[in-house]
Amino acid sequence: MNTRNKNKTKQSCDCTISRTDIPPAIQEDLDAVGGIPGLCDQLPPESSIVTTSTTYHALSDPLRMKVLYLLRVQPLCVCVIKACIGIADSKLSYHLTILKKAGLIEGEQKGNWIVYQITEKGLLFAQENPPMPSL
Amino acid sequence: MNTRNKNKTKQSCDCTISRTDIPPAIQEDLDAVGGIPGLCDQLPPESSIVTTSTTYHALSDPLRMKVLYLLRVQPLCVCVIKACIGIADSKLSYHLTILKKAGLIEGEQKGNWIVYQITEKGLLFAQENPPMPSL
DNA sequence: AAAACGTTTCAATTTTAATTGAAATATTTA
DNA sequence: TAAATATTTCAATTAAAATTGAAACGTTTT
Repeated sequence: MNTRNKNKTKQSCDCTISRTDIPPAIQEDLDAVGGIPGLCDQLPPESSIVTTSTTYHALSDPLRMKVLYLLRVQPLCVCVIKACIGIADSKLSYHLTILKKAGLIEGEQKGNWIVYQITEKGLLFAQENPPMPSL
Repeated sequence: MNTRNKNKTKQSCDCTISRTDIPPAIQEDLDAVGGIPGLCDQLPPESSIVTTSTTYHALSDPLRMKVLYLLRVQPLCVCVIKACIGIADSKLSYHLTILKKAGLIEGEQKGNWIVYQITEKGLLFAQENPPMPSL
């Protein structure tokens, strides 16, 4: 059994590269860190990487960022968000769902309306000079 | 001439909504902030929103996050990154370009290789518990 | 219970992003 | 200068995300 990899929580890589193929300065640093396998061991677990990039994806659309900035001001029903941004209902709903799934906003039914508010996580990304979050 | 909108740096919205159409609690907050136009004035300028979401887009792919995490450890030539991640040259190059354009990494030719390193901006996003950046 | 309202869902389409493999470029070595 | 190596660029394809308009859903009002 491969003892080096037992109980690993980080992902490792099985790839190798011949020692003469890379610049000496980089090779030195690489040796210090345990070569390519040691370097790969420094990657966060795949699941965490996926979570992180999913959050960033939700933030990667200007429209969605606008919604987040609006909800930073106060909770809002969909119709007000729509009035500010000026897009079709179904389009807005689509983007709200993406923000919601990423945990950046949450919605609550209040009578005839659904009122959305920003979450704590969302707030971290809705700063104009954002002071960044743990995802 | 419209005096309200002269010299504006934030974007504003010209949409209105009839006063009775939204939940009272929200209406109150909305009044306090200057109604829908006042709310819209709180949006950052469009250009800043686009810059922000472009950065997030660069971060929205697991592959690109991996590259960023690797470069957090030390500067690397493309071949080592490739050895860790295990994808085709041209694919890696495509993703490196996106990270570079977003200002998260930079590359320098060193002899036969191109050595990439993470930028200060990139470093802010490559924390496992990221302490967030101003974009 | 029917009509009206705010919002979401769905299927179809359009747009954008990612992947692929071959060819091109630039640097070094022979 | 030719061959070899590392990386990028390009055109074509595939895959994913966004948009659209119509229909459905749940709540409130009449």
